[in-house]
Amino acid sequence: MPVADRLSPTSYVVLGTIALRGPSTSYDLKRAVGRSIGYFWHFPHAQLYSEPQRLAELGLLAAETEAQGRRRRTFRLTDSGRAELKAWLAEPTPEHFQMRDIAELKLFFNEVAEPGDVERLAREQIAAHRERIAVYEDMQARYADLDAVAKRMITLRLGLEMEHAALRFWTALVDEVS
Amino acid sequence: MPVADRLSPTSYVVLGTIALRGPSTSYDLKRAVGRSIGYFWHFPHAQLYSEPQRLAELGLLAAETEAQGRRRRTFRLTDSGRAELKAWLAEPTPEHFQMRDIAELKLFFNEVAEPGDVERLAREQIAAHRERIAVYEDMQARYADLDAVAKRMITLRLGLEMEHAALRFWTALVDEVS
DNA sequence: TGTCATACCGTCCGAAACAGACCGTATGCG
DNA sequence: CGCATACGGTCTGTTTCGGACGGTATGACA
Repeated sequence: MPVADRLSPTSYVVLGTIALRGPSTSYDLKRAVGRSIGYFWHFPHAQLYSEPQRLAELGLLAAETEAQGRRRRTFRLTDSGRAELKAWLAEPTPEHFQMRDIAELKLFFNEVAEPGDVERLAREQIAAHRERIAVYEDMQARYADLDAVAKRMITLRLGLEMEHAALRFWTALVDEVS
Repeated sequence: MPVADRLSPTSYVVLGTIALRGPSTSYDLKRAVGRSIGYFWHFPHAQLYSEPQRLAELGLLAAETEAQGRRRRTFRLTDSGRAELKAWLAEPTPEHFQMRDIAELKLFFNEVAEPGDVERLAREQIAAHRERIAVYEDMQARYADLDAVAKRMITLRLGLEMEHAALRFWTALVDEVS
């Protein structure tokens, strides 16, 4: 079985992050992911401890145990790790967009569950809309912070785009209904 | 432990769908979900067989076994099931927007991994962009179908919105880079 | 100087979710 | 009749998920 078959998106997040930031401990990864990809894609941190191990066994990472103090391992990319990452980046992406948004789920059931009750529906929409705005403003606040640090983080920009799109959508829907 | 603590988003998908469509078998759910929420939120169908069971044990659904033919169970909402659903719909939504998009992950690592290599980056972007368009057109095609059947499915419209937003984003990025 | 609080760093575990192989049963059709 | 295809459902092994838990530095403050 080729190595690539044993790799998940999480694996590539680890490989990619180490490629970006150089040799890292699991804790480094945890923080790095939390400040970048974590904004739109949640990883339980436990995975960032187990996954590098797995990747090391597959020969894609090399572990160096630091002698001093706490036992912690620094992982760096091996050549085959880098090759694997490059191959993945080069190949076309068959998977397709997925998102999970609880607020939307609620809206969906609200909308169709009681189609006659327009009054109530409108109120629900508006509430959802308000929430969206809050989320979005919260995100913008975080942006201001981050902008100072890393100007062109496309990940975050896309996230913001998506929030905007969702916001516009809810707004239009509220107008339509009210 | 309150019942609500034992419920996941999947649970509410089941409850909500049954609320919408009336008493349903697991297979009904499978089809209904496939044609609505499934477009942007993937559920392995096996869950739509096990989850109603669990909900029945929690007293939120009632199961009726049909005597004739294949053994299949029809589930309907109990009063407490409906109450639970309503409570969930009414409460504010703390969770926050999440999405998983492999293409974006790739872009992210490409962008930052080799910041000097603009030429190559541009090519990668454009390829990603092309792919986006394909995905989006595919989605539009499906829409045309669906529109005839269910005109105002906000779920699908939002999905389309999101695809548009992503598309615009990649396009802008390509322009910026080239 | 002790002790307390608060990061920091990491492990572990039970419960879900996940992917998808697999398996019967109808139904149509050449 | 023989075959293909859709229908309806089960089962299993693996990952992921959340989050509780437990140590260890560090600094603040009495």
